[in-house]
Amino acid sequence: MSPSSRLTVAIHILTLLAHEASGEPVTSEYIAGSVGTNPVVIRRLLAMLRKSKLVRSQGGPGGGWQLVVPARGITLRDVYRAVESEALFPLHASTPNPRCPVGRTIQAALAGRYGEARLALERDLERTTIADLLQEVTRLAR
Amino acid sequence: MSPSSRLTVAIHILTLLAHEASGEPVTSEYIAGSVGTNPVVIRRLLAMLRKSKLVRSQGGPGGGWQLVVPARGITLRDVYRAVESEALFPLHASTPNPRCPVGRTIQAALAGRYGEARLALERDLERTTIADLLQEVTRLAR
DNA sequence: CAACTCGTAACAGAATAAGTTGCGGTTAGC
DNA sequence: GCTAACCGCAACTTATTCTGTTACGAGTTG
Repeated sequence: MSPSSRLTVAIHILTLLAHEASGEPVTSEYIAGSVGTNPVVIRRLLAMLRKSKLVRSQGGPGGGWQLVVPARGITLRDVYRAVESEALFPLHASTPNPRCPVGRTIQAALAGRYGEARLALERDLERTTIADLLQEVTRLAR
Repeated sequence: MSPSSRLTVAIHILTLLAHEASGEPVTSEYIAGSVGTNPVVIRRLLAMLRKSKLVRSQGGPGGGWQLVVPARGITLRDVYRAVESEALFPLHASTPNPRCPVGRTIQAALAGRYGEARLALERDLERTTIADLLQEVTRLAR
């Protein structure tokens, strides 16, 4: 799996928004300063999070980003679904041989197993909320 | 996660070896014919599976590959560990800002959660063996 | 010794991710 | 209305990874 760090950065963003939840919107440039990257990278991820109705944006001076859902109501599974659309385990790059009994059927057999594995992963991610992480982060930063 | 199809192909290989378990070694070229790829790709994966003591190879005419462990004793977790060494969810590409309370601690907070998520995934993969898949494949191919 | 098979390095091409620049659109406040 | 501060988004570059391919040496069988 050549996963990406999208999930990590998205969680970072949401935790930061929960941390700075003073009512004031937070700019993508400020978030980028905490993450250590370019504001456009942050805005790309925020756009995905907005599509899942987790955050909202506002333009103009004093604008920026805010949580729509309270941190206690956002699980890591929500974030995972918002930013990782691809399959957990991709099937073959090239089609297996349809004249081989194994090649002809292995993908169908694997699809079900992979689906269960993804569910198991998501069930675990569901156990943690952004509020949990914020609490852990403030404990560690003390 | 930019995962790869390594797990899928490795499972395919092992299922095929279990299917052709007539005592005769199976060549990487034959396996490649079932998977639909190049023999070198197959040998690369087989080398990883051998490192985990799941298969053995033999050179020369009549040579090829065989299972070392019976199909009932190989779980998808074993295969996963053999071929997917990287982290399930990578951390930040660039280091977060150490002067930010969130940036300074988020990676430590996430490491534990990611570890649990990986365990949950592996526990699920452990439920299925190559023998299970072979049975499913022969049922589908009927 | 001849055919066969693995072992592995080296390279090419494609896909993906991360980072960057640029610019248009919108908003707040003077 | 003008200006400054933001977002929105397309386009491009660069780095990395994955897949596929060629090539060739080493070992084995008969």
